[in-house]
Amino acid sequence: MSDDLKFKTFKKLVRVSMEDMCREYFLGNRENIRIKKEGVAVKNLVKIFNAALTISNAKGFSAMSLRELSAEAGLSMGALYTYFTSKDELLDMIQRQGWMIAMRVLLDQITEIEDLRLKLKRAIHAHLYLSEVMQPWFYFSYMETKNLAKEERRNAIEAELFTERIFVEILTQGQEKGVFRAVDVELAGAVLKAMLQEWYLKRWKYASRGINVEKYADFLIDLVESYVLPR
Amino acid sequence: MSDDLKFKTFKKLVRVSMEDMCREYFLGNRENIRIKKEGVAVKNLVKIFNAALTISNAKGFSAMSLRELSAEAGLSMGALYTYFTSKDELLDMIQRQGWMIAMRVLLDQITEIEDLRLKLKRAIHAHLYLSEVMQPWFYFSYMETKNLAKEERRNAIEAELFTERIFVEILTQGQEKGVFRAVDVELAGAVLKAMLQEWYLKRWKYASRGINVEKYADFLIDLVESYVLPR
DNA sequence: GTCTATATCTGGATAGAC
DNA sequence: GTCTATCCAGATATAGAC
Repeated sequence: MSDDLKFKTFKKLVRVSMEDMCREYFLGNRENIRIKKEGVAVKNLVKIFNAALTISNAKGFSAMSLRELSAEAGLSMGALYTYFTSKDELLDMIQRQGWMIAMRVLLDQITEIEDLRLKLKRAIHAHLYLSEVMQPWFYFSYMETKNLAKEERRNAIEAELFTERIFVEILTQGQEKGVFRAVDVELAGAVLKAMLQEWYLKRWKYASRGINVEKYADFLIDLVESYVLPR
Repeated sequence: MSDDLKFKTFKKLVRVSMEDMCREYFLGNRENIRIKKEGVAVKNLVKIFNAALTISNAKGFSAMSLRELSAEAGLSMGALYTYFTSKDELLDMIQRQGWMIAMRVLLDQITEIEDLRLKLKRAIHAHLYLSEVMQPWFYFSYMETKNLAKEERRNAIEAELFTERIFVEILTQGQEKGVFRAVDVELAGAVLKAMLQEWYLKRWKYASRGINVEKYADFLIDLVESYVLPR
């Protein structure tokens, strides 16, 4: 179908490279970072985030020592601590920055679409493509939620429910307009979310089977539509 | 449908209480445990496993200190070390014991069923009910895989693929007999697995919405059948 | 801004009394 | 079989030189 969002198009459309994300983080958190030169700060933030995501996603954040992080990032312990004041703060930084950008892109992709069948498809595509581009961030967010402090943890749970609600609302509106048939939208939204998460949680599985993100998207849309479209 | 396996029936059928599991562990690992009296050993293993699962599932295994574990279990550090020789061994113990029992029960529930539509339903029911009864074990296994040593890690990945294959085989055989229509069985098995895992990974969500395991099972079976049954 | 060196503490593990 | 006391490796965090 020509209306479908292609992965290539999506990648050109959104700018979510590690450098973009770190620059945005720096500009939004200048007051908390002791380093004042943008060029230096962004360059090092890229190293730090990359290293932290790599190590954490391999063995877990709390099993990652700051010595390890410092070695992987190519910065001394002292230098690390000019970018954050504690290991826990680093955890929050990664979570918050990832979440912020993901939400902005996702909402941006689906607003102003009127046709609800199209909107559902677009939301699925956008979610999958985004989690493909930002896989380490999504994986990290999912796995390290339990290590957050109480306050931040509540935010993370809110985040999970927020994206789920996007899908539930599309389904509900579609039902009202007769585009979709009557199904339990809460459950449908919940398991759809689970299948979207599957993509970034088990990437190794699909990589080894040669299934790329577009193929997964096609399958998912086929499955969901075969359930929600009127018979 | 009268053929459907009910949760109540299932619970009576299988014996997977914490005590059962600990006794089985003790009997199978006598040589590695310094405590020789069955009664004492089982009583303490129950305390240890319960405490370890509770703390780990709240904050992660590597964030759990053995002092914390000793406090929660009501045993001294010294006593703990008569049941395992290192923290990593404790991790393996929990993983292996959980996996062993789960596999036995799951396979037991589906062998000797000929009708493939029924077999698919039974496998979904059995998986969900089992993960309901053994929720802490399933959650732990999922979340702590990355903390395992290389060898044990390979086993865990094998485990994930093994259960997935059960579903893929049912779907394949069903296709050959014309019970199911032609769909991508690998992908279908993979996302079905994801939706089964959803149940024990996000229990808090469904608990707060008043959705019990039978309702979730009904929904899932409806969704899957509407996709795989011939139109 | 970045590094090295170090203070301070916590965690896993064990020895030996009971 | 269980506990207390302790060892020591390795962790976070910081001070101060450059």
